[in-house]
Amino acid sequence: MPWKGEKNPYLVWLSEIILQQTRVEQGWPYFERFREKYPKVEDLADAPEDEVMKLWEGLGYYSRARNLHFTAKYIAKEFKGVFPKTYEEILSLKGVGPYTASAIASFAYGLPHAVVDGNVYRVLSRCFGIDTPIDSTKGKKEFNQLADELLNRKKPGEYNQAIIDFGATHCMPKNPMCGDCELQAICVAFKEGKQGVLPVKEKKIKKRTRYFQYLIVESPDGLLLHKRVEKDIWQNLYEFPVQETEKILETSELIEEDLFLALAPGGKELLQAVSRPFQQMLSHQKIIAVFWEISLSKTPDYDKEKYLLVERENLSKFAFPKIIDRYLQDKSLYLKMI
DNA sequence: AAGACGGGGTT
DNA sequence: AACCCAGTCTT
Repeated sequence: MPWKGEKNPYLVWLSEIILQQTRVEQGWPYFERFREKYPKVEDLADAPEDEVMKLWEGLGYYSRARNLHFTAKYIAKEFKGVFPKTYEEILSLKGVGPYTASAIASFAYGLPHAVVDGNVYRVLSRCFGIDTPIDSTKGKKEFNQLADELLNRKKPGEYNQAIIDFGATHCMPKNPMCGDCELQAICVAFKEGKQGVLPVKEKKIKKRTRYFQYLIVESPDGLLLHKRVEKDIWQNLYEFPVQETEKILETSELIEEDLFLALAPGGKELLQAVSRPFQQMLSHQKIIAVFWEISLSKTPDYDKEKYLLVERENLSKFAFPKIIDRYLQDKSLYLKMI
């Protein structure tokens, strides 16, 4: 990894936040861009939030970016830019949980705290043949205690790095490399052929489907955007004016919707084109979005609290959810005249 | 204790 | 389509 052996707590923190629930290959370029743009925690603290969100655009789990920015400001102000040095203080930072606190404490300061992430759960459950569900309170306790017992207290950072690397490159979820494994002789899962069932997870998530009707309201002055501030997905990202519906709509149904009535009082003749349905899977939701293009000769009377008027060439300055980014990327290919 | 929160790669 | 990823926060 590019940051292996990194001792700068700010950079360790930054990389660990980026890598939460994120593969190294996906997070790496983001880490490089953040490190380049914000070399020190004060640089991040001084940045406008929209800029941070834009840099995070496409990485997902956007609360990480909001908490990252919040914590940078907190460290800059309350700690004069000096990263806290005790496990308890690190753990108290917003966006930093047990895993990240242990990672920072051990990598940056050599403190004896064992990391327990997805890799560690996998390695330990297989090696010791533990079938306690890793997403249960009992399982978390059990694995944390075991990890703590196993930790090399002389070199906690190296130990933590090693077990994570081993899980990521050798003891993988599917088709682990058991034939070429140092732990074959002691691995319970190998002995009993349980690699495929360990680790055990008990909860499975169910997805709900949501339908978003996006209105691309364009006038000579620009087009309307909305910042998602409500407690929902994509908080603090931007989007077009949206109406959520129970299903995919026909044109005749769209023009009856409140949002359309409010922003396109001229009626359906203003409708220029409609996109194909775009689809995106989130961790708990399936999103289906349709984009309706509305062309106005004059900007409508819109709610200034809710929407902002943006010129077309400034669109790229805003951070959008992936599904909107995809629409913007190939919109010319999919728009259909009405 | 359970649910919510993104996006992408692998199988 | 299901699973998983260098997890955390809210309810």
